Order: sequence, then structure tokens, then C-alpha cells
Amino acid sequence: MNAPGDQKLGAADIAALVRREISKGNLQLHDRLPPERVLAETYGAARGTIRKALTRLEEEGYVEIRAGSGTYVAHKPDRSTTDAIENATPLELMDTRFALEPHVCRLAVLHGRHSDFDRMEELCTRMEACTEDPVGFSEADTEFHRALVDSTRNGLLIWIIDQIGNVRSEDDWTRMRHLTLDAQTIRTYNVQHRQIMNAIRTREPERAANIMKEHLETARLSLTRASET
Amino acid sequence: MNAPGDQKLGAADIAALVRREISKGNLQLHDRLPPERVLAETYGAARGTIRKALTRLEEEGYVEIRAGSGTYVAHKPDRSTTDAIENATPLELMDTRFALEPHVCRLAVLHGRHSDFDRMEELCTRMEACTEDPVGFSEADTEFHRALVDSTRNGLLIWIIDQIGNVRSEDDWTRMRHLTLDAQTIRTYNVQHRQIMNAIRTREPERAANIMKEHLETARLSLTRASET
DNA sequence: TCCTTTTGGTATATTTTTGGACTATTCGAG
DNA sequence: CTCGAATAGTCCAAAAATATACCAAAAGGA
Repeated sequence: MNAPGDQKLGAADIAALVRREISKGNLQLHDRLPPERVLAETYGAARGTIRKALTRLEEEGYVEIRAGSGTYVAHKPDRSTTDAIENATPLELMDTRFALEPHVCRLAVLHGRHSDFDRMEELCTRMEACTEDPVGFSEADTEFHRALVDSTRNGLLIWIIDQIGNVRSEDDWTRMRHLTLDAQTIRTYNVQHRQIMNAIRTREPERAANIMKEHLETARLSLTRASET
Repeated sequence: MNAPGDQKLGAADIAALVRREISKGNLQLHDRLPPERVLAETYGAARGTIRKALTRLEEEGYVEIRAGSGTYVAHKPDRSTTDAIENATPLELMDTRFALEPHVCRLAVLHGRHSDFDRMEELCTRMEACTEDPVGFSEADTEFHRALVDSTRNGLLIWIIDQIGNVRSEDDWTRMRHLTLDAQTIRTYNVQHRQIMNAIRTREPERAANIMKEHLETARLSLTRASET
């Protein structure tokens, strides 16, 4: 990995290298990095140099130095991961659903099995029993969309939609939906869910996708309507 | 990275190793891990060291130590990020792109700015100069799709596609593409890219999306063709 | 049931490892 | 030349690791 003797590394360089290893994830949260004396040899530098680099990294919070014990990574979080997903707006969320869910319907037609469809149908029935119970409806609705994605048998897609489910604003969104969910809206949703089910059962990918678009459009409308009040 | 037999492991190191085994799922929920005395030998450490590591893990909630009985895993595997994304197949990847990118085109029409389009156009030009240089083409192509997503101004979407870009099989896929990229295919791609650009510039979301679908279909064909050889 | 084995729990004296601190020297660029 | 950085040593004290012994609770077999 490191051919020693190539270049002379200063304290700043070494700090940068280690910092990068941490950000990249090669060194994880509680890992102990090698003793200063070992680092000195692998980087081809004197111990004092290593020491300066580590001290610098400690000040930056990347690392914790414990005398007599060792130097441990203290996880300076590379925030790109959580940031985008935490701060996503309801609008971004909606657009993303518009991208994913219609195509999910197409894939469900291709890869779904009868057992999947039975489960989804069961959830439809549960939702139809909830015209007066917005909370119960929303739970079943979430499960329905989840079951739909599962039926694609596409682990990557499932993971993505799982992640989206963790968006912070999702809570607000869900709460808003609860407020605006009158019996009429629920009935509309139920009809759409049934239509989607039927289209998938009869293996009509484009029809399923189109109804899903309608469905999302309805949801978007009730969302914007809610945010205007 | 860690040649097991060589290095001398401290308590923190051992804790990290076991913690990782649990997070990765190699050790599952109620599994009993080997007796301390055995672990001591396999890790080449004294029993006290093992004990410190396990005590630490118990405090963190990863394991439960029952006197006279054994040490048991008390933590579910961390399925959070890496698993689904590491093991995604090229086919799953393709399906996911089919879901996302056409809609990205629609959103680009809605939210894109002239500066975005200029940058994409510049990348088109770069690609068109690469009919005989598959590697250079692929780089520009990646940047093009990235610029396209950026123009949606949707942080969530950008994040998702970024994540997808880290799929392990992406490397294989890219390599495969390089092999199959003859000048004719590149020319086809270039035409499609231009058409997408034009549709976006003239604010025709559906046309842009449809051409993107064609584009992906072309890519899928050359992918399956490559995997058949 | 009783007895043996296995397993974690505890204690301790000793050795090794590790970061902390200090100093004199060398090296290189301004 | 000068000045700052890197080097190469040395010694120290705290922490960790080792090695060993013994205990008590659980498990398992006769």
C-alpha cells in the first residue's frame, strides 16, 4: 500500500492521510490506530512528527489520544450521509416518490408473486375498513406501499425506499395527511389502490404505473391543500 | 488489512472485531460466542484482555454475559447502509436507474437553469470528441448524468443517485461497458444525449423522459449483450 | 438426585506497551 | 545565515496485557 521512502511526509501530510482514512470509513468509530512508534515506521517519519499530526487530529475531533493506551478514532461524522436525508423537504420527498413508485408498479408486474398480491389485497381490505379511522388507514397504507416494493424483489430499490421512509419530514408529512384525511379522500385512495392491484394482477404494467401516478397526484394535492390552511 | 496471526491485538481491537462480526450479521441475535478461554487462544491474547473486550461490548449492548453459561449476542445486525448497496446486482441497478432517471429528466425541465444546461452541453461536446476513447467517454458520461441530477435541485434525489454510484458491482458494470463500447455505440449514445438536452431546453418533459428510457434500454441491451459473451 | 465439567467472576503480582516530555542534532527553504 | 520543522535519541509514568490461581454459578451426564 505505502511504499516507504518515496516522498518525505510532513506532519500536515500525515494528518491529512489519517483524516482521509477516517472519513472514507477504513477506520471506524472505536478502532485503535497503531502505536505512534509503528506509525512512525510505516509512514517513514520520526515519532515526533507522527505525534504532531495526531495532536492536530485530536484538536479537530477526529481522534482521541489516551496516554498509555493508544489513539482511537472518535468519529468525525462525514455528514453527507445523513444530511441530505434529514433535511429533505416534503416536496423533494414527493418528487422522489413520483420517480420511484410508478416504476415499482411495473416491476411488481414483472417480478411479483401471488403471495405478494394476496398480502396487498389483504391490506386493501384492511384500508377499506378504515374510512373513519385515518390513523389506522395510514398504517395500512404505509404497509401497502412497502409490500408493493417488496414484491419487486429488488433489494436496492427496497433499501432506497426504506431510507426515504426515514426522512425526518416524513413524520410531519404523515401528520399532515392525518389532518386532511376525510372519509371522502380515503375512499378515493381505496379505489386507486384497488385499481393498482387489479392492473398488477392482470399484468398491465403501464396501466398500474399510470394509476400510481394519479394516486400520487391526489396525495400531492391534498398535501398542498393542507399546507395552504 | 489485518493479517490475523501477526499483529498483537489489544482489548479495543478485539472488541472492534467482534462488534463488526455482529453488525455484519456473521454473529446473529442469540448466538453464543465461544468461551473466553477459547477466544483468548484464537485471538492470541490473555483471558483478561478478552474479558475487557467483552465487558465493553456488554456495556454497549452488543452482547449479554451470563455467568456460568456463556456470552450471547444481544444486537441485531446493522443492515443500515452497506448491505443492500454492496450486494446489489447489475440488474437491480439497471431497474433502479429505469425508475429514477426518466423522472429526473422531467424534474430537470422544471427546475434546471441555463447554467446547468450549459454545463451538460459542454459535457456532450466532450463526449462527442471521444468516439475512439471509451474510457474518456465513460468519465464524461458519468459526469453528464450527475450534472443532470444536480439540475433537479432535489437534494434527496441527488443523494440517492450518489449512493447508487457506490454500488460495488458498478465497477464491474463500468468495466463491461468499456469493453463493449465500440465507436458505433458511442455515437448512438451521443445522439441520445443531444436529444435529451434539446428536449429539456425546449421544456418538453415527457419527450426528455422517453428518450432517457430509450437511452437506458440501449444501455441495458449492450449490457446483456456483453454478459452473453 | 449427585457429581463432574464448563463457564464466567475476581484477585494479584509482574511484564510489556504506550503516550508524554525533554533535548541535541540535522535538514531545507527563505 | 537564520528559523522553523523534522529527526533521533532517552527517560518517565500511566495504562494495558500477561500469567496464575481460586471461586461460584450453570450445564450436563450417570
